[in-house]
Amino acid sequence: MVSEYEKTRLANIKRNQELLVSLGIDSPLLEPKEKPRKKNPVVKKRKLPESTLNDGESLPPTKAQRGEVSDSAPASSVRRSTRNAGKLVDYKKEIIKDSPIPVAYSSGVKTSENTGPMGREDGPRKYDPKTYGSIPGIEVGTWWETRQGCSADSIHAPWVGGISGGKQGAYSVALSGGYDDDVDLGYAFTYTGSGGRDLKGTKAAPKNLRTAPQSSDQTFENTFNKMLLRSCELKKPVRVIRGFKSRSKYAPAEGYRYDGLYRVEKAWLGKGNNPKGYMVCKFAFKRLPGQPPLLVRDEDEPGKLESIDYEETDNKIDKEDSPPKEGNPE
DNA sequence: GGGCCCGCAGGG
DNA sequence: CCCTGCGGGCCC
Repeated sequence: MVSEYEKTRLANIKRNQELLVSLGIDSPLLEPKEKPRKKNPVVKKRKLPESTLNDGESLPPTKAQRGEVSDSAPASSVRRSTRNAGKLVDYKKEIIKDSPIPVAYSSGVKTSENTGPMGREDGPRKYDPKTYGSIPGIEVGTWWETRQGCSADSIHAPWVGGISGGKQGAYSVALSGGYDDDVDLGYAFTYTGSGGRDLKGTKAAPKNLRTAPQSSDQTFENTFNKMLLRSCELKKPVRVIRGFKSRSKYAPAEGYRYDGLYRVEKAWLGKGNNPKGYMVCKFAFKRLPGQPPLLVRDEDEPGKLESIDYEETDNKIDKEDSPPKEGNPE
């Protein structure tokens, strides 16, 4: 028998998908023009800048990721984290040299010479991440090994948090598959807000976590959810990165990739995918037109990337303005 | 692989 | 100075 959790998950996925369709986000106009089968895939070849990610030569062995730990092996040659769980290609050896993926110039590792507030490896950040829209010099499709790198290049500032923003809405979000009822169609996706997790524990049993399972309802009072709501109202562009933990075929197998600008088309409250059905804030995003095509993993050859070009739609979605409905799946 | 715990960036 | 958070390294 199917678990309750699974039932909710499937119901939510169905609902989220229907929502995207109802918003016109999954319209036929968003179907691939033509599958770029094998022949001459339209990918940008781009050579990695010399200075980048080469066996950590730019990373002083004295200062590794955490304090004084690990001078035994440079982080770039030994990989232990689950980040590589689904990895089918060695990015460093196979892909980077001849890659469709622009690899960021910052490896995002702080050094002793770089203790400044902006955190870039070779100096302060060039641009303020607290801006709406694109960051000069960072192309769509740029890839980093860690969130730290995204932060250093101003694409998505927080090292952990999924949402970054200010008074006029979110600057950026990270898709990392933290909520498995979210739907990712590439050019559109649903996203779940923040909050409702028990990060601190109780006085008796204190915790100090960065993420945790859902244990209460989310609300739009939450700072981050409020930001995304604001984005929806003001239609500001939001930078989107996809991470390896997302199970979507539009997500990179490893690391994090900047996939360009999206807009929040709708915000609503719905039942979450958690066992107890705690409410979560949901958001529907749509990619802005006029950007480079997304990369997608080939389902037959999962290690391989193709870029898919889509027809662009006008954003007809501005059929004013059905207020967010209470979510009630089922 | 799971659990733990931590630094860090940002907003208020 | 308080809080949060879709990381990530490390130890088991």
